Order: sequence, then C-alpha cells, then structure tokens
Amino acid sequence: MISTKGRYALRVMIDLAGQNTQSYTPLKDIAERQQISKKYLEIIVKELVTAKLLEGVSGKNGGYKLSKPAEDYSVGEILEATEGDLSVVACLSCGAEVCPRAEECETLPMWSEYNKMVHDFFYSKKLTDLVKNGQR
Amino acid sequence: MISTKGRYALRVMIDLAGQNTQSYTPLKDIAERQQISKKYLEIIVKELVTAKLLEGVSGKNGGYKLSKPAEDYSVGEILEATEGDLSVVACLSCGAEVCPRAEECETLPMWSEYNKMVHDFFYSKKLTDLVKNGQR
DNA sequence: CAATTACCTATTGACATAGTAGGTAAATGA
DNA sequence: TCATTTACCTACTATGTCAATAGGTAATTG
Repeated sequence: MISTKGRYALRVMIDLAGQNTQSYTPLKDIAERQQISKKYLEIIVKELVTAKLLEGVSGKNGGYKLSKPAEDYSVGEILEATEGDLSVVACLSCGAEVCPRAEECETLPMWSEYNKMVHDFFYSKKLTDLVKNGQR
Repeated sequence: MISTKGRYALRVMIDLAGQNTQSYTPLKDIAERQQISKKYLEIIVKELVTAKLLEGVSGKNGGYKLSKPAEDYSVGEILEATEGDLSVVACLSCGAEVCPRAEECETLPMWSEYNKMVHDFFYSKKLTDLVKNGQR
C-alpha cells in the first residue's frame, strides 16, 4: 500500500512541474494549493531534497524547484525517495538477509515476478504523464 | 508490501494442495513442514476458514483441508482473505469515503491503473501454478 | 474418559504512520 | 542594519499494525 507520504510527494512534484522552472516556489503556496498540512510537507520535501530531486533555497523569494527537467523524472524514483524501497515482500528488499528457504520456496518466483512488474510500472511512468492526465 | 500473514497463508494452501484431498491435515504437521509457529498459523488459518477457503474439523483425525479443488483457487482470493483488500492506495479501498478531490486529482488515474494491474496479476495466478513451480 | 485437535480471547513489544510543536539558520529588500 | 521571509532542524505524540505468545474451552475420536 502506497502511503500518504509517497502520494503527497508526487503531488508536490506535479505542482512544481506546473510552475516556472526558473524561480523558487515557497512550500506555503504548494501546501495551500494541494490542501496538505505545510508542517507535514516539510518532512516529505526534505527527503526529496536529500535525494537531489528538488533544490531548496532559504529567505525571501526562496522555496523549492525541480533540479532537472520535469520530463526526466520517473514516478518510481519519486516514490522510492519517500517510501523507501518499493519491494513488495521483505525477502526481496535491498538489505534483506538471504532467506535460507529461497531454493525450495514455492512462492519466491511469483514474488520476483510481481516485484519486477511493479518496478517496471513505476519507472516507465513519467512525471509529465501525470500532469497531462490531470489537465485533460 | 505483502505481509507474512498473506505469505504464510499462501504456503499453508500450497502445503494442503500437496496432501490427500479426502483426509484432514492437522495444523501441527503443516507448521512443522513449513517451519512456522503453529500458534501464529492458528490466527491465519482461522481467517481462511471464515473465508470458506478451508474446512476445519476438531478432534482426532481432524485438521484442515481445501474446500474445493486446488486448481480453482486464485492467489488473489487467498491474499484478500488474510491481508484484506488488495487496494494499493487508501482512496481505492472498498469502504473508503469518496475523495472530494477525485475529479481534479492528477494521480488517481495512475493509482487506478496500478490497482487493476495488481488485481489482475493475483487473480489470474492460480494456486496450482505455484505448486508446479516449486516442484520443478 | 483420555487424547487429540480446532477454536477462542487476551496481551505484548516493536515499529510505522501521520502528523504537531517550537525552534534555528540563511537570504532578501527596505 | 534589521525585520521579514523562507528553508531547515530536533523532538514529541497518538494511533494503529505486525508478528507473535499465552492460556484457555469446545468438539471429536478410539
């Protein structure tokens, strides 16, 4: 289940993709437009900055902007920055210890297949695909 | 993320699919074969019985058995019985209140598409598909 | 009637989720 | 220089879920 964190992150990115690409947009404006608590967004946006998906600047006329062209973002990278690993089962997570039953596990092949499907879905989906859908 | 509950449920079902279809298999045996705490399995199996996927009988020679032929089970129905709704975002869950932003939501179409993909994946996957994979 | 089995209620510790509260640091414009 | 605006930082909290464990009762059979 995708949590609000990842979903809000996506909405922030979509919002920023619709703004002027040169100037910085204050979080306050985004929070108002998206109807999301600004305080909570601070946490989320911070993670996006850490992941280098956004740039932030303090002070008057400061705010956030995309760190690359909107069409270069996949939904997958945005979700992973906030939700962490997109793995669908624990034993396929990045840092997971190797399961001793892996060889004989009857369900592992299905989980791998599912994992790949989910990964491919979100990485082939681009941020700009969403903006277009919304404007229709 | 699929939790242990759903994953264990699936392994119980696979285990039972490999047993005699007429007799009842005690949970103790399944727990030993699958290396899962019997106490924890009790909770899971109970939900499978409630969902009519399994039949249980008390007493000597009692235990559990499938309530229909193995090939008639989809992975989806087993997961939903234990994990609850397979919905990938809160606003697409069964009993969710209608989101007031649904009309203008730029992300909803993608979540719907994702939801359908996940649903189709698990409902087209059959219990017997897994057993075959494991025996290979 | 004793053994075996399912079935039932309650509790626990650890962790995640979805925030809130109240500050400090940096940049700008007057 | 200084007030304002903004990001950035640390800490806290309430609620809920996960993954079990504990200790019973009820049903069935030999």
